[in-house]
Order: sequence, then C-alpha cells, then structure tokens
Amino acid sequence: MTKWIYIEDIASYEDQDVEIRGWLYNKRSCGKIRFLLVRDGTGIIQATLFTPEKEGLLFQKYDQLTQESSLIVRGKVKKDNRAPGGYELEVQNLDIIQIAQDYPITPKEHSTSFLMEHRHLWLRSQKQNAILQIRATLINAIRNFFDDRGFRLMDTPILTPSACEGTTTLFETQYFDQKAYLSQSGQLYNEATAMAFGKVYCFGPTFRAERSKTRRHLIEFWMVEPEIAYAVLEDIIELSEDLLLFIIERVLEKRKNELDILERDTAPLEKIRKPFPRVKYDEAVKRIKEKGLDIKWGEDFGAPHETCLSDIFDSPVCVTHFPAKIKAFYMQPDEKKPEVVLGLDVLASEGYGELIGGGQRIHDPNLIQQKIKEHNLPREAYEWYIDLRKYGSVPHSGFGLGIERTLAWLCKISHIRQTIPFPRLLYKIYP
RNA sequence: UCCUCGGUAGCUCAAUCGGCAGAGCGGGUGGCUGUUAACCACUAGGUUGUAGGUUCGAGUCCUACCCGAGGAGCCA
Repeated sequence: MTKWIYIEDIASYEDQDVEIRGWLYNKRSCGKIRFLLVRDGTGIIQATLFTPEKEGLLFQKYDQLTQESSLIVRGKVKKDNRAPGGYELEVQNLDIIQIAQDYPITPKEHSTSFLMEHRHLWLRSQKQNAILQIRATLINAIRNFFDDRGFRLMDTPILTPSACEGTTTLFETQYFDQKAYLSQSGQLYNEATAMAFGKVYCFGPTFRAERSKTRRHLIEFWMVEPEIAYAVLEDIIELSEDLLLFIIERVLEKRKNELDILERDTAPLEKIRKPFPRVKYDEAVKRIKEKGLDIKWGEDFGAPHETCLSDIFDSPVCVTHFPAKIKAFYMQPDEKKPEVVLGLDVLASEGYGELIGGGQRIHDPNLIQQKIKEHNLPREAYEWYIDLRKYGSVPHSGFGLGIERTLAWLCKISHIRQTIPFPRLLYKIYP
C-alpha cells in the first residue's frame, strides 16, 4: 500500500512513493509529456505523466480529466525547480473518482458577483484558500493568547431577551411565545462571568441588522471579547497591544507561504512595536482638523476620519476619552472630565479602520441606573445587570476584537467578504 | 436608506453618429517530449436583465421596474 499524504508535507517524502487524494486544479500538455496540477486542500502539486506511446492508459485518463475532477494519484516525489512549489510527482498510477462537468470558475477573471454566487466553489481557489488558512491560524492564536494568560472561556448566549446597547440593529426572532434577539455582543453577560471567574473571554458570532453596505461590514461576524474584573482602562490598552502583537507574530511565523500567495508585503506588520501611539479624542479631532477634514468636537469618526488617523501614525492607534454621548450607556466617565468616557478604540494601520472597541465599565450602582434611565432602556430587562453593581461591584474593563476586520488587515485584502467562508451581506444570504 | 456606475455567448469584455452580434477564456476536435493562467490550428456556442415607447431601423435613445458593483451613514 502506498502511503496517503497531504501536499503540505511533501518535502519530507522526497524520492518516496506516495498517494495524493485531491482534485484537478489545472492541466497542461506538451507532446508526449502531460502535467496535472493537483490540489488537496493543503496545497497544489504538479504531477507529471510520461508514456512512450500516446495511446497509453495514463494518457487516456488525462484526456478525460476536467477542471475540479476528483482523483487519486500515486507516484514518486521528485525535487524539481521547474515545478511550481519545487516538488513534483512522477505519476505511476491514476484513479479517477469523478469527472466534473463544466466547472464554472475558469482560470480567468470573474466578476465579484459571479464569484459570490459560487462562493461554495470559490473557496477552492488558491487565494481564498490562503485567506481562510490564515483565519484558522488567527483564531487559534487568539485562543492560545487568552488561554495561556489564565482567561476562562465563557460562551455567552446567542438568543437574548434584550438589546445590549440599543434596539435598532437587532435581528428579531420568535422564542416560543415571546420575542428574542440575536446577540450583537457577549459583553453584558461577560461582565457577569468576570465577577464569577476574574478574567474571561467569549468567542462567537454576532449579528447586526444594519443596512450597511461597505467593504468593512458583515451582517454576521465573529468577535472575541475579553473582560477583566478590577481592570482599568490602562490595563486593557496594554492587553490589546499584547494581543495584536501576538497574533501578528504568530501569523507571520506560521503563514508566510499564504501571505506570499496573497502578495502581502509583510514589512508594515513586522515594524509594529508597542506601545502603540495613544491619542485622546480631543487631540484626535485636532489632528484630523489639521489635515483639512471637517469634524466638530462631539461627532463620531466616519470612515475618512479613521483613515486619516491611521495615516498619521505608521502603526495601530489607541484612541481614548470619547464624548459620552457618542458611546454606549455603560461607559465609565472620566473623573477629571465627566463629559468624556474611558472608552478605547484601536484603529488598524494601513486604513483598515476600527479593530477593537471597548473600555472601562461603570461600576457605581446609582450611576448605572441613572444611565439606563437616560438612554430609555427597559429597566426590567437590566435588573440582573444592575445586580452586578449591587453585590460586590468593582471597576472592570474589556473590549471586543472583530475577527474579519483583523484578518482583512493582516492579509491586506480589499473587502471583508473574503475573510469568512460564507459571508452574510446586506440582502445576500446565498449560498 | 441615500449617491454613483453597470447588466451583450457558460465566464470576462468589445460593438464608432441609431445601420450585418464580435474577441479572449472555458467546451469539442487535432498538433507539440518540461509546461508555468502553456502554446498553435480548426469548431460549436446569442430572446443583448424585464416590460413598454420613439424610429424605416434600437445592444445603442426615452420611461418604469428588477438585479449587481462601488461609496456614504452606522459600527467591530
């Protein structure tokens, strides 16, 4: 029996007979030599066919093969500089599993809408494969980061009885005879688990029913949210720096090949060091105005403002101390300047916008009740949340990191829809 | 939701002033002993998004609708 191996491990099998199970990526011929490009999900290898006479069995099989036909090839692994990837397989034996008829994605350019309609097949293409390999590494790095630092994983519910921050952007669904909503953040629940476990994180999908249609938005996206009891703003600024540096380092180390496939220039990522530049909202507004953009104190940043800020610094930037009225009800006011809150946004470099949003939460029981009232939130839905301030309340802080935006930034790809296997976009839920 | 642009062969696009519907890729057939999105020759392939209208004549002009792309607001 020939050993079944994966293409990513091919280098350890030089001059040995192996079996590869995969699909035909492309084929070429030149006289009495034929080339198959076989992919198996972990890579692509060139397989060569030689036959003295053209009517040979291998050539008959070659002629039948079409793009994305499934096949098993057996042969000897050879080092050869002429082969893409440096290794090729001298085929002795070829089994056709199924002939694919008229595979729609040809080795030519296609429009985005066509590729999105065929997302289930587009995943097989080399660049999409590279992006999602990096996604898996990114998620693994994030989990390792928190697990190794003693954070407890706490899964927060996806079906929730009320809004986290407001009610306009939630997907409503039926929960037997009452209404329920798809979670847009695990944060409020994490404030409860942090009081039970000290430091926690949740990792899961979140849903926003906003009618936004930009390269930075998904309707369904994944977010990791750490929350730490007794932590203040400064603590989570440092945590966010350490997290981003760790994932950059890990992705550069493990996914060099995939970043090459994506033609990602990694120099800007390699240059990133801590501490990141820190600006308070007041100063950020001043810097944006100096660059000639229009913004007034009290306004939230738009996409051009975020791009402007990240262009000024050659690194991710921590923006803090925002006006209270543009931030969520639970944000802790600054003691020295109560009209601003101890919020944190980390903006990516290279114009990729907000990666992280978070801050220090209100721990005073009277203040939290006052804010709930001011924001016209239904008090009965927040009784449990108010309890957290009644029974051993402490200062606490946390943030959320968007997985897809982080991945888009790491890969430097233009649109977030390529960073998740099956993106949910405005009005688009197929496939 | 608003603004801008687009819809022609399976795919990506061209078609001058309103005047014969075209090419590359992919498919099929044949050729080539090291190809790199291989190449060369031949070949099949069309209700021009839908519905109206103007005109001797509409892919092209007008109206409505449908679908898509890019951007804005909001956000991670």
